Amino acid sequence: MRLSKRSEYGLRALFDLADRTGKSPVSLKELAARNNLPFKFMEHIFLPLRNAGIVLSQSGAGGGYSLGRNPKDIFLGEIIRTLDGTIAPVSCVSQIAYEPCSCPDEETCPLRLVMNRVREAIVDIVDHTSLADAVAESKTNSNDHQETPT
Amino acid sequence: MRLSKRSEYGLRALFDLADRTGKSPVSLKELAARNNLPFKFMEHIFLPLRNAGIVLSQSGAGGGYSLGRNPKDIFLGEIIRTLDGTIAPVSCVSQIAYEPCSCPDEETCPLRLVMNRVREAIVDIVDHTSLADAVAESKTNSNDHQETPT
DNA sequence: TGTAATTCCTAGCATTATGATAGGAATAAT
DNA sequence: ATTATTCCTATCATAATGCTAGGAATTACA
Repeated sequence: MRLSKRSEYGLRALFDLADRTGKSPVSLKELAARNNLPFKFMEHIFLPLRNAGIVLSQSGAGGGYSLGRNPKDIFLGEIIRTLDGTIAPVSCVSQIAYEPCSCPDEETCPLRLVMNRVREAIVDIVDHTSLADAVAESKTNSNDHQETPT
Repeated sequence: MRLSKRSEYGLRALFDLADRTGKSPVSLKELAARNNLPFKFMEHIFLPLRNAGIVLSQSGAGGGYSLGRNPKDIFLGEIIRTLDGTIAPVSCVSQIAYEPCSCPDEETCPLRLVMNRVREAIVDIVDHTSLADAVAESKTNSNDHQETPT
C-alpha cells in the first residue's frame, strides 16, 4: 500500500511552497535543496502539477513555482491523483481509473468489498486534508515541543 | 497506494478456503482454477502463508491447503503483512518495517503526520476484518441481490 | 544587448519490484 | 508402482519507478 516517490516528493515540495504563499516564486533548485529532493526528478513532478493548475510557473531568472490556489483549497487527494493516477488499492474500486478485476461477480467479491472500504477511508483523509491543514498540524506539533514560558 | 498482486491473489484464495472450512484440504490447482489465479505463482504465495501458520499444508495425493485457524481469527492485516511485509504507505510510519525518511524532523513532518493517519485508517479496517467477516459480508450482498419471495 | 538563471521538453538509462515459469525432489494416498 | 500433490530453488520477463542528460525557450537584470 505504498505511496510512490513521485507523490512523496511532490507533497513534500508543495508543503514547503504552501508555507511561503504570497512570497515570490521558489525555484526548483531551492525547493530540492531545502527538502533534500532530487532536482532533475522534480521537473517531472512539477510538469503535471502545473498542467493541473496546482502550481503556477514562471520561467527565466528569478522565476520558479508558486501555488496556483490558496493552500486551503488544494487537497492532498488531488495531488496524489495528479501524480499517481489513482488512489484506490485495487483498480476495480477506483473512481477515476476503474478497471475490472478477475472476480466473476463484483457485487459479491469479498476482496472488492473490503478494498472499497479501504479506499473510502484513505480518500476520506486525503480529500479532507488541505495543504494548509497539513502545514498547520505540523506547526501545532512543533509548538508542543517548544518550552513554553509560564 | 496499490495492493500487490501477491496480496490480492493470496486474499482471494484464502477467502475461498475460508468458505470451505472443515472440509478436506484444497489443492492449489483447484484453488487456482476456481479463482482464476496463476497456479505456479500461487506456490510462492502459499509458502510464506504456511510458515506464518495461516494455512496448513498436506503433501501427497489428495493433499492441499486448509486454514490454520478459525476464519474468525485470521485478519486481513496479518495476511497482507505476511505477503507484502508492511501496510504503511511510507516506511517512516511503519510499525513492523520502520525506516527513516528524508524529513529532518519526524515529529513535525507534515507528510508523516498525514500518512500516519492514513496508515491507522487502513489498519483499522484490515486488522478488524477477519476472513469470516469478509466472506459473511459477501454472502449478505448476494442475498440482497436475490429475488426474495414475499 | 548580453549573461545568468530559470522553466520547459524529450529522450533515455538503471534498478528494483513484480509477476510468472521451469523443473525436479520429497511426500503421501491408493 | 503410480499418481497427485506440496516443497524448494533457480530463473526469467516485463513493467514501473526513480532518476539523469542535454539543450531549447524564456525572462530578469546589469
